[in-house]
Amino acid sequence: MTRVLVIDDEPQIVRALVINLKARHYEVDAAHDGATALQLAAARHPDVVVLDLGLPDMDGVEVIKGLRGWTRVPILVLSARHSSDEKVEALDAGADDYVTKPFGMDELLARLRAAVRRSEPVPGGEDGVVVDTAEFTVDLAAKKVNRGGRDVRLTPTEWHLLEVLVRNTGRLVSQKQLLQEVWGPSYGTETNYLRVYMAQLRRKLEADPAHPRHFITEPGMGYRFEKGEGAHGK
Amino acid sequence: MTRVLVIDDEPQIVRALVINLKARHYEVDAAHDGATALQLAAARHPDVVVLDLGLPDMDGVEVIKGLRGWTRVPILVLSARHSSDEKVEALDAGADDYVTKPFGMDELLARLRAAVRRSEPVPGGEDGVVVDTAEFTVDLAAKKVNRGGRDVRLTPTEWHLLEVLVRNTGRLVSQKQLLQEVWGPSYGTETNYLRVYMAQLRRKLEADPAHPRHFITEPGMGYRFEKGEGAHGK
DNA sequence: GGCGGCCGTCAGAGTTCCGTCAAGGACGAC
DNA sequence: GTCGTCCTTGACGGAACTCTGACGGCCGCC
Repeated sequence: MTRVLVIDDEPQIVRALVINLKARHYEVDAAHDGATALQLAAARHPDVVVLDLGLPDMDGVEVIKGLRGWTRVPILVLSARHSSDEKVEALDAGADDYVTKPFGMDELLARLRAAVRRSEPVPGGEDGVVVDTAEFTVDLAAKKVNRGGRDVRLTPTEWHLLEVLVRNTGRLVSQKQLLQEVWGPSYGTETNYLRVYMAQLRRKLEADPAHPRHFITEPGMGYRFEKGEGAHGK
Repeated sequence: MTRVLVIDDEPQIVRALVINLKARHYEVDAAHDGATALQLAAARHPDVVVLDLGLPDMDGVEVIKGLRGWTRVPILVLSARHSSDEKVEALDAGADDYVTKPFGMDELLARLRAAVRRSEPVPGGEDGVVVDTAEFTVDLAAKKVNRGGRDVRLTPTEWHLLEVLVRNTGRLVSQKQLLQEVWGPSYGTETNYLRVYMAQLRRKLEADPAHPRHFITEPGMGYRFEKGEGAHGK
C-alpha cells in the first residue's frame, strides 16, 4: 500500500486530503508543522509527501531541504502563493511538483499518482525483492526473514536496519547513514545503538555470530551486508 | 549535456523555448507534429520532453502513450486547456507534469529542472565510480577494493588516501593537498604520515610493493595514481 | 668520500572503536 | 495492576587503527 505523508497546518485541508486519500486506499500520516513532519518522515518512510509551504514553525523550503538531505521521496508542494519565484525556489530546493491553492482534488490526485508512478522501480525490473544467502532469506516486500524453513522474528528497529543494509548489498553503508535512515535525521553519532542492534541481527541470522560472514564491520567507517562467499560479480 | 525535445505546432512558442533552453546550455530538438516527435524521440533519446497537447496530426495523449510504450523519459505537458479532466487524462497516460498556457518561463524551466533531476541516477551512482587496473579494482561507491577475486580490507585513512588519488587518476597530487584532504586543513607538512600510509596501500594493492606501478612517487612533489601500462584510454 | 635531504620500512605505544552484557524505562496488551 | 516486548543507556575488555620515532637506502651536492 502506498503511504502518503500530508503536511499542512490547516485542519480542513488535512481532513479533506485524508478522507480522499483513504477512500482510494492510501495509507495516510499527517503532520501540522515542519518539525513533526520531518520526524514522521523518518519514522514512517512515506512513498510520497504532500507539503504545504505555509507552516507555523519553519519555512517550507527548509522542510524540503531537510527531507532531501537523506531521501528522494517525491514531494508535492501545496501553496497559496502564485508567485513564480516561490515556485522556482521550491522546485529547485528539491520539490517534484507545485500546486497552487485552491486546487482541484482530481488534479491533485492525478499529480500524486504521477509522482508515485515514476518513483516506482521499472516494472518487471531488476533484482527481485528477495535476497538469498546461504543461511537465510530476506523478503523485502513481505518483510519476512526465513532461516532454516522457519520465520525469524525481528523487532521494527532490527528490520529497518536489516532493510537498509540489504538494499545496499555489497556496498559499505556509513554509520551516520544507517543512524539517519533508521533512527532519523537528527541522529548521527549514537554508534552504540548500531553496535547493539547489529549484534541482535547477527545473533538471529548469522551461523556464528562471533564471526559474521554477512554483516561485516568496517572499523571506523560503517557496515556492509554481503550475500555470500564467492565474489562472483553482481 | 541535457537534451530536450520540444513538441509544439506554434512557431512562436517553439522559438521562445528554444532560445531560452539554448541560452541555458540545453541541447534542443523541435518537432511540430506528433509523428515527427515520436520519430525524433526514438532517434535522439532526449533526457526530457516538453509536449504541447494541441497538435495538428494526433491527440497529445496518443503521443504520451506512444512514448511510454518504450521509454520512461520525463514528459512535461503544455496545454491551453485548464480543465481538470484534461490534466488527469494526460497525467494518467504517463505525463510527469502539466503546465497551463500562458506559462511563466521561469516556472517552466524550474519544472523542467525538477523533472530532469529526479530522473538522474542517484548522485555518485553507477558508472564512473569503478576504476580498474591490472591487479585490482576500486569501487568508489561501495567503498570496496577487489584484488584477485578477494576483497581487500582498508582502514578509513587508507581509503581516504586511495580515494583522493583515484579521483585524480593520472594527475600529480601534491603532498600538501593529500594531507589537507585526508587529515584536515590544519595539516600540510606531516609527510611522514604519507610515507607510512602510502606504504600500506602499496603493500595491500601492488603486486611488487617495492616497485610500485600504480602508486608513483614524485620526489619532492607528491604522488600520482596510474591505472596501468598501456595508455588505453578510459 | 662525507653529508644532508628525501623516501621506504618496521615495530611499539597510545588511542579510538567495537562486541557484549545487563539493567532501566517506555509502551501496549491483557 | 502486571506482564512482556522493545528501545535506550552505561560499562568494560579486547580488537583495530593511528601516530610516532628510529633506522637504512638512495641520490645529489659540497
